Amino acid sequence: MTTASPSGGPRFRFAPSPTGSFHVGGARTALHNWALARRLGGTFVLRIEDTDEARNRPEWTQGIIDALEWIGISASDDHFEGPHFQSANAEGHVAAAQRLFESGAAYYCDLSGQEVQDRAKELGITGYDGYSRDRGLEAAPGRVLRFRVPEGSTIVHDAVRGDVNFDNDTIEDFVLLRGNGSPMFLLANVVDDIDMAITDVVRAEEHLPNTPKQQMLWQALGATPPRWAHVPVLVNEQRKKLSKRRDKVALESYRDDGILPEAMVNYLMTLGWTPPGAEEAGSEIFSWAAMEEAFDLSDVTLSPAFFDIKKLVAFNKQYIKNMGVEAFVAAVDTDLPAEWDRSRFTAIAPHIMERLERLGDARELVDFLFLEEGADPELDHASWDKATKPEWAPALLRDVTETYASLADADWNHESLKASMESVMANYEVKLGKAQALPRVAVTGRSVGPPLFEAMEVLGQAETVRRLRGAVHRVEVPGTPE
RNA sequence: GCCCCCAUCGUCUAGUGGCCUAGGACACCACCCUUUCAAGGUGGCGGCACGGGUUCGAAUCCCGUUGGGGGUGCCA
Repeated sequence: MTTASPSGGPRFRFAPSPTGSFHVGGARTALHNWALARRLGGTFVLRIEDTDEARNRPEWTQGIIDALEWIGISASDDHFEGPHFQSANAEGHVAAAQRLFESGAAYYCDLSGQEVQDRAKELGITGYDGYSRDRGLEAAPGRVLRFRVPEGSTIVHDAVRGDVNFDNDTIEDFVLLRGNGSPMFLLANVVDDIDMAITDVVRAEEHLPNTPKQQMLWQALGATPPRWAHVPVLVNEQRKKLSKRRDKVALESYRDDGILPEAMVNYLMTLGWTPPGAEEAGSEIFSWAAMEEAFDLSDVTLSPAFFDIKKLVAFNKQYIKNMGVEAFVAAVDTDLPAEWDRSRFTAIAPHIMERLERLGDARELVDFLFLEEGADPELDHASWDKATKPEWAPALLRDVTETYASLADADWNHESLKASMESVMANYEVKLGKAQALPRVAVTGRSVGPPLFEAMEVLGQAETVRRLRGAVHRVEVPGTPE
């Protein structure tokens, strides 16, 4: 197994257990580890914690790698190492346990879970009381190996929270090997970290209570414990830890919703951390390069942060607006029907980019431009009723229609379309905002959408005029089916 | 129950004893701009959980209370 970074830099690790989806909280700690590994010239080790065989599937691993790739943690980057699999080191885990037993740091116990509970109840305590500590039991089926927690106290030096002191009296002699001989997570985790020469463990705060146990294990195994860092958990609106059951936590689901990875990364990184000097910037939008350079564990906030989708979407909107037409068209491509004319879409793209919260919203905003020959857009009746209401509206519509119909080919562009509209509306003494309302509904079917003249330019004269004439007919002949 | 962590606008945060009349961002509201909707501009609303100390001076330090969170498995 690998033991050091080629560069000799610090070794971080990200150790997810493979389950169906990739948790946004996991994404955040992965990002923290990644930023640090790269900035410090170290290594990001990916280790799949696949010990719990019952709930694992091989394809989950690929899911993790894909998700990491999506947020910019590339397996082909020099700072990336792995994936390693915890299951591959099962022998090492057991061997370590054996060493612990031989050195007296661990001992066997034949009490069942139920018996431990009964004893605790009888003694009026909680947990395991150390019943078998000095009974000198040997290994045997059904017996668990427990760690002999030493006297005293354990201080965890944490890079985000400072020193945390645990009184060893409050830590029971925890299980290392199950009755069937298989290693527990805590043991496997530590053994792997030691074997992989991990120097820095950066993970979510929920692991903090486990840390003194792990630190004792490192020491009992003759290794120097890593630097620890526990970042606060992400919570939902009820301030509870984000849970798979109740909350939308799958990174993939945000990707499918049309959240840009850059927006997700920016949001996740600035959740509980602000780059120094950010206030002067007046914005919370930062490039990965800037965040990677500035990220430091000592600047991470101490309290749990609410994962606010509204703010995520706000970030996303910013990123879509600024992404560049070409990249935008490429990004939405898979959301668009295959038969849509891409060059036509590219023409309207600049006008919709600053109106989108999510990539997926693009389609319905411009669908009226991609109907079959001679088909009318679906009409929003409320908008139609409202737009036809003013007395001058039908007449203005008729005039605009005929003006547009008589426009020369060369003049079919948004400037002259606007100018023509303006000269017509002057006769009715209405402003452009109102004048464009009915033509808009006539052409797009709705009252909101991309800028009208630009849209009509893209739609083309023949189709635009056809739709306008249809609308003229509809207002003039009451009862015409819409 | 026990252990551990935490506590600034609705949310994410800046703030490490005087620059704080507490700053920014998101959200919300108003106005301006405007080709609808957006975007953009300007302004507004809104917070140091509470009580004691320490100090000339406390959002910042200490203690307590309250509140929230995490953990407490032969899960990971």
